[in-house]
Amino acid sequence: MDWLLEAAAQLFHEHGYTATTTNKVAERAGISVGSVYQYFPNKDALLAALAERHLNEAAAVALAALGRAAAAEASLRTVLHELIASLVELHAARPGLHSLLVRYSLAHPDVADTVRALEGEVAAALAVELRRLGVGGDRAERRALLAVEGANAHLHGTLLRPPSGVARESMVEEVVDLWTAALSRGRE
Amino acid sequence: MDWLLEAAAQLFHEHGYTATTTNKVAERAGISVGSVYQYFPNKDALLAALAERHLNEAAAVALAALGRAAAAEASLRTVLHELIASLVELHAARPGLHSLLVRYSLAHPDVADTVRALEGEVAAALAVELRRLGVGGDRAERRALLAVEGANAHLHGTLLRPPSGVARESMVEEVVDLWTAALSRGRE
DNA sequence: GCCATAATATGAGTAATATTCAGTTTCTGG
DNA sequence: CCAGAAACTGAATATTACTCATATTATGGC
Repeated sequence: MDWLLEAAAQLFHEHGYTATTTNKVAERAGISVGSVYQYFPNKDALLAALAERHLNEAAAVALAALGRAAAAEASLRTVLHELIASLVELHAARPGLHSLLVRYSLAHPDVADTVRALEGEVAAALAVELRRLGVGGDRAERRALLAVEGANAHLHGTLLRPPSGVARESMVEEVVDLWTAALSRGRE
Repeated sequence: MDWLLEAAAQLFHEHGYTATTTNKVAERAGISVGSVYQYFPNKDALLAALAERHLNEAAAVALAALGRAAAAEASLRTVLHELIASLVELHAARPGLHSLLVRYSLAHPDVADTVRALEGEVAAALAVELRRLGVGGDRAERRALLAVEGANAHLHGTLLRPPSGVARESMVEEVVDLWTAALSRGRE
């Protein structure tokens, strides 16, 4: 059903969610409306599936980045740079769509649960790195969770639409600096 | 038209946006559907107006908090605590509705512009405080903007729904600690 | 190959609901 | 008291998510 989700993604990206009719999705996918409803119970489910797909992809990218950094025994700054830069790269493709999906995540209870679960996973992996680097103390978990949540906002906000006159790359550096400082506390 | 927006807000909060019909809004407000459309061009505009109202309120609360902190020549930690605690208080009232509105903000271009403008205003006021405290160096503006963006995510995420077993008040402390550390860099 | 049965696809039709507008009531000030 | 403006009304219309009776295609046993 990936082709069907892809058709929906294109239209949501081009015209927004409400302006996209289920008939248009069917047409773009080259099937009939009836068939769309064979795969997904309703229009909302298309968005939910798309959101879940994106979230899983993002989590996988994040965990892979953390894995690489861990293997290289990288510094905190490098860990965070690897993490953030790889997510920026993933999102640069279709920023509007990704923002739509993230936004939707907050709305749909099921998807919200997925978000929490995946943010938790990534935060847990980040906490392991913090411990390895002797940072964060006994609250490494909470701090990692706040970092994942906050950096995610930066990702979908300032990093995808940098203030005019500022290069994205320089914003990435700024964000990495910020989180390095925020997490460096508690090096006892 | 505040009574009309209030009726819409109640129903959006109780049943969600799509499940709320324009006829129900009219009924709750004690007028006819036709009259609703005299005040707002379409259903979407109700949500947009509600979002703008909430955003303006939040920005006002934030600026007032910063004003108080400035008058008291408070420390960075106190400035941030004042700021975050006052926004948490504002949001604790109807968290579901506020999340709905924030979500919508990202979708509707006009509202998104308002978000950027207001975030910019609050960030500018925060940057003034950072300068007063000799913090942030020549990038005080950018750092303030990232702080506003990130703390906003914490506000609507972890702070409104703390991890199970963690009191909201203790999460507020954690978030304040985090941003204090993040912004303390560059005390040259 | 041929048939029976299952699986999948179709798209006009139905239901729900956002929006309109011709007619009505209420206000305003002269 | 009245003419005209302004605001209100809700049945009628338009849009669109969703259904389902019918048709097409796939499968496997002989």
